[in-house]
Amino acid sequence: MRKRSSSITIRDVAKKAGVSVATVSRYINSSAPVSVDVSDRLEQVMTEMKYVPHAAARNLASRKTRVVGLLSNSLHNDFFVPLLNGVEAVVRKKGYNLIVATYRADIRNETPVPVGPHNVDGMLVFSDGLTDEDLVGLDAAGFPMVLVHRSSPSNSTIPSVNVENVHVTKELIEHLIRVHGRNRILFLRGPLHQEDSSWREIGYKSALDVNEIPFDENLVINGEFERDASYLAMNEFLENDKHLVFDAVFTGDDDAAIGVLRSLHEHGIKVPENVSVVGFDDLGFAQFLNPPLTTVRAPTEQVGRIATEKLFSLLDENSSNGNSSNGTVMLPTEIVYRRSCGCWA
Amino acid sequence: MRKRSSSITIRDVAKKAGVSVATVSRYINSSAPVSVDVSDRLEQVMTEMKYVPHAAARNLASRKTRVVGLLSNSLHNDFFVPLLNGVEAVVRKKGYNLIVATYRADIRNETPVPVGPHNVDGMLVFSDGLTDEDLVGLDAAGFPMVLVHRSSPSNSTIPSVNVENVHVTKELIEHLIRVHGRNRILFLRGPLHQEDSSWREIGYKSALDVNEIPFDENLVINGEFERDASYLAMNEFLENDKHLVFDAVFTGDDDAAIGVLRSLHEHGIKVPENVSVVGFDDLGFAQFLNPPLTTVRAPTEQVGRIATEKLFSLLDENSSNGNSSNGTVMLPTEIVYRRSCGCWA
DNA sequence: TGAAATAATGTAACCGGTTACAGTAAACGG
DNA sequence: CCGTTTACTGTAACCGGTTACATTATTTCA
Repeated sequence: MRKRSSSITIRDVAKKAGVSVATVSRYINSSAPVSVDVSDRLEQVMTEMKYVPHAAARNLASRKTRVVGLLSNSLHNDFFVPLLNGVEAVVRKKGYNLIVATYRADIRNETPVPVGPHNVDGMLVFSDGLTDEDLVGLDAAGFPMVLVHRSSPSNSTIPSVNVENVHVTKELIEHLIRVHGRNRILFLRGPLHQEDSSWREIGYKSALDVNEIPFDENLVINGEFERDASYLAMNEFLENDKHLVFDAVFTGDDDAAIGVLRSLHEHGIKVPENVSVVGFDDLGFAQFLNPPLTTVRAPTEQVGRIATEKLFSLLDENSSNGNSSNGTVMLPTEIVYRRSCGCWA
Repeated sequence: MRKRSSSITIRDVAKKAGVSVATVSRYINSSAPVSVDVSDRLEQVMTEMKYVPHAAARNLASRKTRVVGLLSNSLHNDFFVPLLNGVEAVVRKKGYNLIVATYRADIRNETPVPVGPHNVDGMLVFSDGLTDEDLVGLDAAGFPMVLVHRSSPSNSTIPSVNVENVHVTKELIEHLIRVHGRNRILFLRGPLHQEDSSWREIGYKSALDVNEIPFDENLVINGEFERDASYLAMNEFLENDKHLVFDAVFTGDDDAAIGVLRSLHEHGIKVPENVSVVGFDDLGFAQFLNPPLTTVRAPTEQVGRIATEKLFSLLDENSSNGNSSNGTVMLPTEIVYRRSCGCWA
């Protein structure tokens, strides 16, 4: 009992309206003028028959999918909500659809990349969702992409949208050092190839350096920018490295801060009395954590919006001719001082 | 300078491997046996030519998109992260793609529903992303759907996955009443047609009723299950309705709780000393809010997973024959007592 | 050993749109 | 008034896969 809904096609509409399929197509896409009476008739017939063009057929013929992809290595971070919102808003406004997919470039498994030229008209690549090699290949093939929180491989010039990490992190760490007298500052780095994490590490080291605090490799652990991983990492550190004194934690991002705060709390360590804790992103909940989290405000939704607009301008270029809109955008960030670092204590 | 990447087609592969296109197709889909030597040859040729089947062509011919949709009225809630994760994990495992789209059924604008039979093989409809009428129509047309946090319209039997709202809310409110002696409990309801909100309101009223506390319409305001909206609503309440005493707030969900806590804080109202605050969902940050939030633990990621699995079993049914997997799933919830209600004070 | 089943492959007709090309009629320009 | 645009429309060849049907070679089995 096959449920072939035997959907109505453009030819059905054409027949019923007494015109050719070409005319119907032209009317739908307003790709050429159609006389008013025919337009009216088509309008009526189409609603009457509840005609909806078949996307696949359209895609095949027009070589466009009207879909863009968002490829990320993970979706486990509240960070993703504002980003997704920024992206989705623009995509919707353009009448496109959005495919959200995950792919871990580091685990080069046998599974193919879920989104690409065969699938979407262009895509946003978040962080290390794809290897440099893949990126260069796709770019060379003329596939429109915009990188988010990641910069272009050196051998190509894929546009990207990032936030400022280094200076602000340096400033943040220096705040801990100079204002709160901290000098044993734990750093939870993010995923291995995550660029933000690298930049933040550079800012961290730079701050230590300027203040003549020796860098201690033992004070760097892996938090993965994740709540749970950070919780575990922090626990492990507290239990296995009891001899290592520390007086502050830069959690890498706000999501990780939650895990850190929890671990510290469970070990009876007071924040900020015993140790200062600072994060990054200023997610919505940051100001209501216990204690309110000192962090860096990053315009994440804006990042999503701008990146997506950039992608669409690439798509437009492709179909017309101009070639602007290249290059990198780096959005400013700023520190938000709250109680967790020791301020307002 | 058109950049026609003139991708290689199945015929190119067939020619190079010295077989027919049908054989190539059969090999790709393993839809029919292919001799080992041909298989090997194809394998080699395909990687050599970097052949990737064109999705649209495939979709058109096979009448399958290998894509499922997730339709929601909004993505502005941290609640969305675990849900999306649950959904995405299953979708990826199945080798499908996921289109995430928003659509507000209440604003029946001229824009068509972004996902549907023309687009995807099936979809998850979250909350009030679609009107009953639309749902019934699509269901009647045999389009596979699973509802999430919403129950089926009475005149059809679309499977759905929900969480238990009524009893747990009643229990939560009774806790405020009996344990903490609260009896003027503010309720922030969610979006107008949001079903969770309705159920929670029923639970709320039921608790009042059992404890012989008169229901006061003035103590119900609109929080929209959103951080910002709740913040504003709470502010407005505090400023315009000064004469209305209250000693507790049920914020509707955790995201709204953030806004409420902020507003109360800014007005110098102490939680839980002056008023108790309780939420719903137990999002990751809930236990680290200030104060830690008493809330209801809802298995949101599991909801996403189960709903998606249900959807796939519908898809499987459609192509084969069996018809099971109908009906509603209601997942259990439980209260997590923390400080914001007054416990552990 | 001959008939029937099975394995492996090829040919070509779809799937449902878009669009190049061609044609007709009306409007325009000098 | 006639050549040239302009407005509108139709025919049919694609787009790149899938698959029904046909064909041949090889087993299987009575």
